[in-house]
Amino acid sequence: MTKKDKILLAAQEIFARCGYAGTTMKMVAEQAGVASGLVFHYYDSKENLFMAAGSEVIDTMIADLREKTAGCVTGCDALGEFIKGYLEFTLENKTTFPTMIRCSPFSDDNPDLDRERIGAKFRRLIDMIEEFLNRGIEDGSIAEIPVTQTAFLIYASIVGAVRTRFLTPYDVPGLYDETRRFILRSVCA
Amino acid sequence: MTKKDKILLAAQEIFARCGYAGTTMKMVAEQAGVASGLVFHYYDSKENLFMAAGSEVIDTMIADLREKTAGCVTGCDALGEFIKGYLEFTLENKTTFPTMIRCSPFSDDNPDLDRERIGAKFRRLIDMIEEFLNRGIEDGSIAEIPVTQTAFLIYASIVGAVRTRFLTPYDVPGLYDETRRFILRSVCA
Amino acid sequence: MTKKDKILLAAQEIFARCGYAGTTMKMVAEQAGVASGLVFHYYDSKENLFMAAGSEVIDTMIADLREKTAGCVTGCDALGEFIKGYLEFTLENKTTFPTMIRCSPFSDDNPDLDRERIGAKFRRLIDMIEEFLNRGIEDGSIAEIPVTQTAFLIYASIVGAVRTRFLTPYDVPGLYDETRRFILRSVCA
Amino acid sequence: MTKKDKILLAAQEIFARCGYAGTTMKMVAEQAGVASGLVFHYYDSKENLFMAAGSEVIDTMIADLREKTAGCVTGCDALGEFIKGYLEFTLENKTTFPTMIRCSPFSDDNPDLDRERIGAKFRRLIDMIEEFLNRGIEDGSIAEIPVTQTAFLIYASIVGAVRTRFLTPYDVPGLYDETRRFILRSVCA
DNA sequence: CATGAATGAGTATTCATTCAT
DNA sequence: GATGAATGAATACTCATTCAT
Repeated sequence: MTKKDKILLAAQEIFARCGYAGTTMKMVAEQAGVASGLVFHYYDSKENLFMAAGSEVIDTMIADLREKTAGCVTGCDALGEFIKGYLEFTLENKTTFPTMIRCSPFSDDNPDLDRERIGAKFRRLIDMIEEFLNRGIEDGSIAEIPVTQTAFLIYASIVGAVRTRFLTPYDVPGLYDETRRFILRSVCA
Repeated sequence: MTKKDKILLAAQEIFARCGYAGTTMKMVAEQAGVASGLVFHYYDSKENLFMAAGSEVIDTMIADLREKTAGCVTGCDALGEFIKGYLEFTLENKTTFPTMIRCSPFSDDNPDLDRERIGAKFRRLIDMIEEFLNRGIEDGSIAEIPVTQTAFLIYASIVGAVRTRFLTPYDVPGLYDETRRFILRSVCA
Repeated sequence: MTKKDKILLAAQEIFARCGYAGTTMKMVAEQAGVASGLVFHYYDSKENLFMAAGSEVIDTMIADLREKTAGCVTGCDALGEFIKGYLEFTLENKTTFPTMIRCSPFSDDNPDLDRERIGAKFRRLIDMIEEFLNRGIEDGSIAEIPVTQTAFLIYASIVGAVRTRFLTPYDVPGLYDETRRFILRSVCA
Repeated sequence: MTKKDKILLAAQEIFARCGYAGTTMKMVAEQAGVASGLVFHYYDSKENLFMAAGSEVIDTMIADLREKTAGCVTGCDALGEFIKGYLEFTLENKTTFPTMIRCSPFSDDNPDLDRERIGAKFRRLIDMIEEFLNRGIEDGSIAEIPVTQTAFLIYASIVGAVRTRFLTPYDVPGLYDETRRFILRSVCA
């Protein structure tokens, strides 16, 4: 693992734990075991490091979800796998995933951040959902519903569930399993 | 309007627009038209001011929702009114409502903030949903579903929809209307 | 003497001794005996403090020179008094005067500084020389020479002599006295 | 052109444009098209590079002026050629000459720099003027004036004119031509 | 109650310099 | 000779908080 990679990983963990404002470049450097100057050498600025850290997580997730939903036959199946895969991913990346929450367009962390760029990446996740909905309407596994709004609402539900789990003090056992059922009940034929 | 009230309103607007970290006490003082010392005189610290600003919004909302759902007969009706009322409230308080987003337990703004206190208040909103679900299961307007998890998921969906609307660069016309349908489809008998 | 004034005086002394880049805001604060934050409270930024420090010196000098040249009859007399007064002023303000050198448009200290604003103030000194030259040409005490260029050259000579004295390691006794003679010999009828 | 020479030339251009403090070793390396380490390999430190860059300019200038004044008969002629040659040199080396301004003993750029060494070189320029004055007094082309002080004042005038031209926002057409006349009028018999 | 002067710890960022390859 | 990764001290600037008036 190069020092550059160590810095990115450290950033993902610290941003995940402390948020954008709560993270200092010194914390990242220390966690990565490098001099603070090296962080700037590779990533120029705090904002840029944040974006790089978030982008890497989301790229990994998108690749993961493409793979997991590749073999599904019906649109409803694919949607179910998508939801399952998304939630699984958050659990498999407990320490770094919250960085993706924080740099997502749904975040309230830093209103000044440039969300256009990262917003485009997130849009690809919602496009996947739309695609599954369309396929499901054609193959009869999904009811006739407005596709775009529903895609956003499905993603909104997932986001809400993930936030409940990761950020909230509430302990709700079985929340993730129920999330899939909650959504599918609403859209499947 | 007393100076104390002016400060609270200013805080709600600035926190809403700039986030916790992005807000300075000087900004609040200027917006309220008072000296910065007075902000501390009344609210002791930034964190405390933030909590006071958020609490006031949520108290107002809870009172509003109690009233709006008071006359509903079935559990499903009450739930529908709750969702509608919640979303309406966000639109009627565009400039101050984001402060509630930011100080909610679902926020990723500042992980160090003490959300226990305000978390309890938010719990009352979820309890309302649980209450409607139970009532609906009894009166037959709601399907047999796990009440607690579903209450959290309904709230998660609402939170997700509100975030899409308030924080996201995406423009999704009809999202709010569809939110109610999306949820009711999933839980009503 | 208010703390604000103490900061300005400290700035004039430190900028004079250490130059723009060699001066730190901490040095100024310490010399003034105040907390570093107060320097920013009153003067916003290093560049702004530098301009304020320089402006105060030049304003004082201009007022001083107006007074000293007020009673002169011929243009040649006034010019001689101007040169004498200018050079005297540098000696009477040994510790602060170099700040004016450094923030003058003739300075090579900081190429990024906004010289337009301060350039306008220095122009008033050159305008005074032009005025004396014109008066002298009329009253016959000054030869027929191109006024603008000569005014700039007279000021250039003064600047060069002052730099020799204040910045250079060379020790040239009698340089200041000879400066007046050198210039007057060139322009007086 | 060796890489060592490329670095020196790059340094002369960047120091000329950005000043000592405003220049970074990275800027020099980039302009020269070499790795930053190589700059240190050849020139050890920033201060040393600055001195080397300045020395090279002044050596070139001195050689140039010796040649240009070689054939002059009277002291006054030689002085006139010196002034003309000096000013011409600044125009023929517009992009690199300001480095000489900045590392001259007349500079206000960085008071901490060791200007003793380079001060000695500049002294040779003033010695040339003295030599011409002495010759002129002997051959009757120059008036009886104190030689040392006048030599310094002539150089001061030239420095002042050059600064006006290179650093100042003022546009004074014909300034350089008038400079020679201004000086010669003062000293020639 | 109200002001705003004053404090000082904290932060992102820069940059000369070193050194292993 | 030549590279550029790596270091860490230094600096301008911010801001919550205190307190005399």
